Amino acid sequence: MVRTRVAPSPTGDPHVGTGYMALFSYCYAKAHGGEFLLRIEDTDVARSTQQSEEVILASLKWLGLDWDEGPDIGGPKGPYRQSERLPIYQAHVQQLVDAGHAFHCFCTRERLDEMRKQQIASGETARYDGACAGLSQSEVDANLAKGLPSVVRMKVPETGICVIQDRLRGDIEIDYSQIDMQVLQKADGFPTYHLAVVVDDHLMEITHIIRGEEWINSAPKHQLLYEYFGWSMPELIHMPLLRNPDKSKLSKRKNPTSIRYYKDMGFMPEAVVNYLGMLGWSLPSGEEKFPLSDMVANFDISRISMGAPVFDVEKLKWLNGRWLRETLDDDALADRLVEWALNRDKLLEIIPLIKERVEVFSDVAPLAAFLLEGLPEISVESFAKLKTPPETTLKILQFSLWQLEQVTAWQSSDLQARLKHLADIMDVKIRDLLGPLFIALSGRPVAPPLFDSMQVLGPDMTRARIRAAIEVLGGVSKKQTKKLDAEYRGLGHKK
RNA sequence: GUCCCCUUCGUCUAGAGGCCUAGGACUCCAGGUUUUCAUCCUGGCAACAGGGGUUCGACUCCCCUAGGGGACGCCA
Repeated sequence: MVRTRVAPSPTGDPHVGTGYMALFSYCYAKAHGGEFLLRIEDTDVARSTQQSEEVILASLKWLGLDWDEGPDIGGPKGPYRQSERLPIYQAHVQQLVDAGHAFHCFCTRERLDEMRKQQIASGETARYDGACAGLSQSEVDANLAKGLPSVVRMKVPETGICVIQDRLRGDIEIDYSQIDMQVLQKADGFPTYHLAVVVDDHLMEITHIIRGEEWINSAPKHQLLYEYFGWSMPELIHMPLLRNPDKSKLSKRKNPTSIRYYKDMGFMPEAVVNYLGMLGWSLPSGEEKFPLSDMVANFDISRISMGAPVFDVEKLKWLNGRWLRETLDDDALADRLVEWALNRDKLLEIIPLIKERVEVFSDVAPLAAFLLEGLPEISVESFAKLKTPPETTLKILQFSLWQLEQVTAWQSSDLQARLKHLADIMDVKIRDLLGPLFIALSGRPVAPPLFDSMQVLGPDMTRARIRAAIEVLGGVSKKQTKKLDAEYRGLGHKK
């Protein structure tokens, strides 16, 4: 029985890259009559949120990638949320320590930072130097008794070559000297990804791991753990990474990466999933428009091309246009539009914002238009009337964006508090701070109250519009970003 | 810096040694249909990174170089 999984970390927006890996995992399983499961990798306590998990699940469902087992529906191999499996990991870590495959490490972060700096400076691969690997049992016991904070690291052979087999790339050889003595259990008792993924994939009987190319370098660690435990290794399939138009790894700075953004923009899920399938894979017939069911029916892993594809929104738009025109009759399109935004619930969100400004019904459309738009058409001139000088305008937009990226609840009142705080620490009037945002978000000189509008627009659309505005104003270079970032951090400390 | 992966039009891709005068799609340009726009139709621009091999024959196989990307966290 083929079993695949997608294992997102609930630490942010539902990323299209997650959808991409989920799609290929789904297709592989279904094409072999197997099962596809969803596991939540929330071992990073500080960054994982319930909110994020919910949005990720909803987004994958929106794409039509249904799982057979998962945290929401359960299954025979649960729980499917790693934070609920702690005793399992701790027992396995103990097993490795007892067998001498892992050891306690008491090194401080300062020492580790210093060590890595020196290694990189002298041209070596940065990795743990093994200081604590040689500690005697009595020393370890003494340290533990004293309550010194510690982690558990895996042992790695000092010499030799590790060969990992990738279904798409064949054998990949990595020298053991390149592999770090990875931390398996953090000081807080939680496992790291590397330990949890191996234990869970085995216990959940995953047969094929489909994941991004970024994981190739840590595959030897995983393979080693499988060997230590005496388990057989699932087949590895490393997919190419999605990229920005400038060829770097797809990132929200340069491209909308949240699945929710595409939903809010009014893309059809069929088109989005079709487009993801078209990146790196093709139907033998060459037909570019295909439903998920056709992809499953024709799925052949050897048809995956390994060059990392650029995520091209233009082509996605074209594809969506085809889906809309060719598969929706007028009746179905009407249903879709209602489902998307033209519904009573949405109207009830919008009406409070515009009611006082409306005299006749026909005033509604122009007033509310910006709440249903994609990216408003703005130019440098749009910002010309502001009191703030251009440089400050740009700074306000960038700082606001950073501030808004921290917001998880996305309520009007929270947004207001955030931006008020920003205005305070920047020492500018709130109305001057809001000016640039007003234009970025509405594209108009007048519009309903900003915070309420932001709430209606939602986090993805709000951030996308601010990013677009920053681009319109010439963008922020890497160098500028660094400078602004320093200034931004400085602000926080003054107050 | 060290290691790993990748490399066909600007972009997504077809191509499993002769079928390649390298095909399709997006974008762009030109023309047609359309009261406008869009759709639709027709046509056009545009690529095998470079150099060595192997072979009767390389886009396809091997090596080197270059370029791009990724990894090097008590993040995943």
